[in-house]
Amino acid sequence: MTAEMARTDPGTETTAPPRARILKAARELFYRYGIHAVGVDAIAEAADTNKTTLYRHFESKDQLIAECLRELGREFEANWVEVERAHAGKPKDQLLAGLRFIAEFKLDTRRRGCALANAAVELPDPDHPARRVIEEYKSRGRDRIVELCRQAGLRDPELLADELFLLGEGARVTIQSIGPRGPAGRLVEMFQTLVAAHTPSGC
Amino acid sequence: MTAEMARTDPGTETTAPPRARILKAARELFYRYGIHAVGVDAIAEAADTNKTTLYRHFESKDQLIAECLRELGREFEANWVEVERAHAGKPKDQLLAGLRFIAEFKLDTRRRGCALANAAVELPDPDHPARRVIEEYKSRGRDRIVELCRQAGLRDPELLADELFLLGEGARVTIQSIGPRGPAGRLVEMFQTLVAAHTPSGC
DNA sequence: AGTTAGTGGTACCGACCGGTAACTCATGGT
DNA sequence: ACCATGAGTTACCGGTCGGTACCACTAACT
Repeated sequence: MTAEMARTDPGTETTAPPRARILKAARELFYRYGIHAVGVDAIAEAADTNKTTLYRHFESKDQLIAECLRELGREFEANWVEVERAHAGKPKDQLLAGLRFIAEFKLDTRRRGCALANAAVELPDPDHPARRVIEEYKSRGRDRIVELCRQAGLRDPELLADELFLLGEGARVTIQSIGPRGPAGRLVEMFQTLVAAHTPSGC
Repeated sequence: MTAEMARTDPGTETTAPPRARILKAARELFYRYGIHAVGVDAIAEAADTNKTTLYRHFESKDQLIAECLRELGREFEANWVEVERAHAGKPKDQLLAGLRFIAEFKLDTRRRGCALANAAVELPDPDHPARRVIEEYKSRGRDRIVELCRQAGLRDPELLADELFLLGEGARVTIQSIGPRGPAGRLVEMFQTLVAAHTPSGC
């Protein structure tokens, strides 16, 4: 019953379980080539398994897509709370560090922008299971910035947060058409000047 | 030889020529459902014609995609120069009117953001014929804003232009995940405050 | 030993994909 | 009357799509 939980010690993990391999492969391929451009056969092959096993863990490709985005959202949130914890008690530092984290993590790794936003483009159907995931995490990300701006005592916290949020989103999408040396390269600079412009005269 | 040019008088145009109908249908379907999600059969049917005629005018689906984006870019530029002409000689008014035009034209019509940016997401292959079109028009759009900021005598024209550009792009993509009542709703407001912040004390 | 669960392999399904061939029909210019 | 042009119709091609059926295998627990 609980015997499987004893398998959590690292070092024994020669190969990841198929479900994890499939998710990893799917995320990678979806991100690089686009969701519609990647077939389930390619995912299964990249995960060193086959379609049968894939469909034993995910009831459809659409559900697999949704699960990929859910996992991505969880990871992103985990990173974010870690950044917040590193600057506990100082909301402004939390905000700036979080923004820098966004600028680096999302822009530097690859040139394809935010996977959640990309998925939103490829999945216009409002009934698609992945859409709930996308909207949830994007809304949560925006709310978090609003709250941080408010806690930091900045003027016009909502407007500022929206500006910061839109700048980040714009950078992610601009990278794909103009490239990382375009406007997006100055993202951190923009963040800082914008926050400074909303900082009360006290400090 | 030049007889075909005499057919330009309006009123006789009962039905648009097939090529125009195909382009219109393709643009509509690509925008609504995504490029990969729309087949050539659907395009031909929506254009009240058939695949054979489609392939007489476009050598492949990829070329049709590229031509759609080219047409869209031309229309956008035409609208832009019209805005510029309406405020000739006053660069700052040109800039503000252009920004308002972007905010309205691109955000209000439908909820799917910028078609060029969406296409960039769906076509990661750098060799795709449509990528040249996308990068060209996006770069040109950004350069135009930079030039206008400079002509308007605003401080830090390049940085300001990049911020404005990113805000616009961010709004286009955010609409798809959070909706038009989210951050994007305040786009015009953001534009104005940002321009004001870069306006020299003279005015 | 026996059983059970989970994994892998192969073949297959119907549907649809982008793209083509062959043919008909309505023009319209000469 | 002629023929060239372009549009429409039907049928088809090979390939790939998401998804499934069936069977062989291995490991773990009893």
